[in-house]
Amino acid sequence: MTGETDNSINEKVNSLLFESGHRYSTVRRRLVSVLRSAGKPLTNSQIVDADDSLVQSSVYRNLNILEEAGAVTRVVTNGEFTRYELAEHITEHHHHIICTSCGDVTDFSLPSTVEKSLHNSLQKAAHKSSFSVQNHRLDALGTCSSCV
Amino acid sequence: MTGETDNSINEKVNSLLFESGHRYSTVRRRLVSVLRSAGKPLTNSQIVDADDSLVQSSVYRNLNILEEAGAVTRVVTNGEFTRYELAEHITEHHHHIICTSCGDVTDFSLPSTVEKSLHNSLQKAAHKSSFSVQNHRLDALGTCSSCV
DNA sequence: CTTCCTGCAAAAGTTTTGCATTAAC
DNA sequence: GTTAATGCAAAACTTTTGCAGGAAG
Repeated sequence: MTGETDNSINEKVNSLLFESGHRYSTVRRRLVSVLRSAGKPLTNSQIVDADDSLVQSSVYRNLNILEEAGAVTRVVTNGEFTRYELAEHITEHHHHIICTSCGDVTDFSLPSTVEKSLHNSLQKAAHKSSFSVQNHRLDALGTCSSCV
Repeated sequence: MTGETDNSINEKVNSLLFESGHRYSTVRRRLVSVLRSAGKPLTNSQIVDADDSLVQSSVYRNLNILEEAGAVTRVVTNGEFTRYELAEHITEHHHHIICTSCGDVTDFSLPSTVEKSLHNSLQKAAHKSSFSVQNHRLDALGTCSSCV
């Protein structure tokens, strides 16, 4: 899915947690492993379903810690549930196709030329509103093949 | 804010509600009026604050009905609360700058050239994943001038 | 051992719903 | 008059938190 190996991901997450004063515990390793192999943003209950040893409240708690450490990113869709994925500096910059029917999410990337003109336009637009833009979020909304 | 008059907005909302078997009641008119004059997406409590005659549960209920009718759109940010705004075909296509600190949202637009190349790239990317894309959502994430 | 982490259960916060009353047509 | 909409209170659901026991270094 990405060029990153499990080892290099674990090393990065370990550093990030250490820098923020946390341990890379067994539960956190399992969490990262589930997100890594899913390759798309998951809800809390999808994570628990994917690994029965995980407990709902611990997943919520550790996703928050991993987010603060910069290892995972909160992804909001149109649905009721918040989803999480590995942070982009651990994987790579990408966008989401969101199914407005079932809420499922798939990753995709844009040509770098489009990314660049987008970035430039955003800087200009933000400047007008005296916002400082850190990054952007682009989602395609539609219907997935199972929901047609 | 847009070229639309209050009258033309009300006519459109009235049609949309009528087509979906609902009435354009007083509460719904007030709701539309609050969203119209805000010119940016509002949370349920921001709406209630803006018009004391409105009641929390009725606002939730009517926002859902207006959304089903296609008159308003649900806007998800990084914050806890769902926000709503008038649908784009009632106002105009635009994007959001979201303050990751306070959650506030401001509208902005992109040059149509950028919009077009974006649209084309999305179609291509979606095609690969056998998704049918209806529209897109582009948000700039950053810090607003009050939160610096 | 000392500190952090986990799991369970209970709480908090947002959104939805049931029902009797009121408004719209 | 008949049907739909409203307000209140209670419920449902997602997410957070307190605390006692367990794991990690």
